Amino acid sequence: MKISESKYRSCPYFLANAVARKIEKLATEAWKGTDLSPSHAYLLMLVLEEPGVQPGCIADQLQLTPSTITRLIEKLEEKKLVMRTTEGKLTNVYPTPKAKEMKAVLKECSEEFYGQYTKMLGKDESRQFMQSLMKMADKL
Amino acid sequence: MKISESKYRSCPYFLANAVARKIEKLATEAWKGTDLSPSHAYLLMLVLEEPGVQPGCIADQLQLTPSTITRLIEKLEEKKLVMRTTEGKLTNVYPTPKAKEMKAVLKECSEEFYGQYTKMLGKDESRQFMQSLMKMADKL
DNA sequence: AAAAAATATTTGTATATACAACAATAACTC
DNA sequence: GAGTTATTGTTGTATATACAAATATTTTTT
Repeated sequence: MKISESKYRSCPYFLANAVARKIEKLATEAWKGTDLSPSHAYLLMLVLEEPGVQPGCIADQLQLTPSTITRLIEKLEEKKLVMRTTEGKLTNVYPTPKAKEMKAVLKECSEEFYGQYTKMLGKDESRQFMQSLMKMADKL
Repeated sequence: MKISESKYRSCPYFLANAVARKIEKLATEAWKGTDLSPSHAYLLMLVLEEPGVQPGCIADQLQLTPSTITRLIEKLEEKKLVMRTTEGKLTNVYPTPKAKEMKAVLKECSEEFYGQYTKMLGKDESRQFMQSLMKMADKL
């Protein structure tokens, strides 16, 4: 059933969730080859771009709570993709050599994802949707 | 941090999730008085409007998977708000008297939610965002 | 300098959701 | 009509995420 045929079509609650889940699926597909979920992949990309970045900063940038970041980092540590060092109350997160080797693949996945997203929505609309989402994220 | 200041501002993955989570919060707040999560509340409203509706149909309308619907119904059954009857492979879900008494309150919460949503985004933009979300949900 | 407040991170616990496998029934085909 | 396929719903299990409380450290206040 297309969502537009549902009685709940005009409910922002289900719409927002449905859209998020569909994008999640698209992203999961794109990053499949890396054996990382999109969240883990983005966190890793962030750490690769800013080695030593702190969990709190990651939380801000990815719009997730600190506790979620801790959990994501734990999993990446298990996979030997990041390392934590703690001094005082601050923690720094660094990519391992293994992670650095993945840089190119991660970028490809990222492009695959954007490509799919743009393809499905159309060039103009995909940009417009992004704008809408950005405005919503800021205003809510 | 506003999401627009993040390096990942232009990533539909995080934007869509961030928007969904913010709307989730808004909705949770609106339905607080009922002791139901927004998903449970919507399911209950649907059952009140279409007594005897089948789980598969609920799944379609709320854009959730059948297994999730089963879990939501289980919880509503525990709270004595719905009842299931099974004949053959089909199941019907009915509201209990207790649920019927809640009808008015549920409607109030629903209006509270839309009100807040519209207030935060502005009248015109909130409608426009809905349109965007609907288009996205259908195209993705 | 001691006490209080603020900050950064982690841990314990709970929730919503999904997927895959299963079970039960109905429909179809030959 | 017996065997196969499709439909409907549930269960077992896994995941991402959040909140609240705990911990550890730094900063501020008095």
